[in-house]
Amino acid sequence: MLPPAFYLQPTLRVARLLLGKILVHRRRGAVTAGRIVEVEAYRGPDDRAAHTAGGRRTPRNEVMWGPGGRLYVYFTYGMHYCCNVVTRTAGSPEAVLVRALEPLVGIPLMRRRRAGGGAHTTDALTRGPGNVCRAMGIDRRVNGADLCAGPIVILQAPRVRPVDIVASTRIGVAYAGPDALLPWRFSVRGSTAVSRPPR
DNA sequence: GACCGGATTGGC
DNA sequence: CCAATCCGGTCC
Repeated sequence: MLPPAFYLQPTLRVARLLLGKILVHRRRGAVTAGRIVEVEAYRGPDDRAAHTAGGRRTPRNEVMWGPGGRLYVYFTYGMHYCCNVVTRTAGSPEAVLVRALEPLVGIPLMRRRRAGGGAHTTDALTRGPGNVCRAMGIDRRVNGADLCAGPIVILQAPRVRPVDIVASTRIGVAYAGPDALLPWRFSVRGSTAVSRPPR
């Protein structure tokens, strides 16, 4: 399991290091897990794309203001959850959005949780941030959960070599003006689970 | 209390 | 391209 200090590092560094790591959710014996292959960094008050842009502090983003190592889950578009790994120390409201996994454990359970939207390939089960949360059973109940305690943890795994990390612009943040151009989306080169081809 | 729009998804 | 579908954030 990744140690608490891991999450206190600079957010862009944590984002890159999270690639290849294993996100695990254990709930009442039901285990799902996947290899992280796509993330985005959201870096505090100066990042106009972040929920904490301009120093905004609200009930929704309160977890981002706390210490690194917790899960920030929010509900959006009236139907989807997105999950983030909070980084840095309390008072620095930064986080890394998990956008895609390669399913590893509990694939039949993921498929059941995703049922209703037709058939999916294994990779498609956890492709895109809303789908990651759906397949992994992540919702508002685990907002603020300590990633060093469970029910959701992140396991150490061989790092992805820098040459195999692709940086590109973040998805769906056109409202952020110039900050929409920052290359703060990171994905594993060649992974077929990545949500959209890097630009 | 109103109004606007979203760190998305899937279907046409 | 666009509808789905609720909440959060903001301002009155």
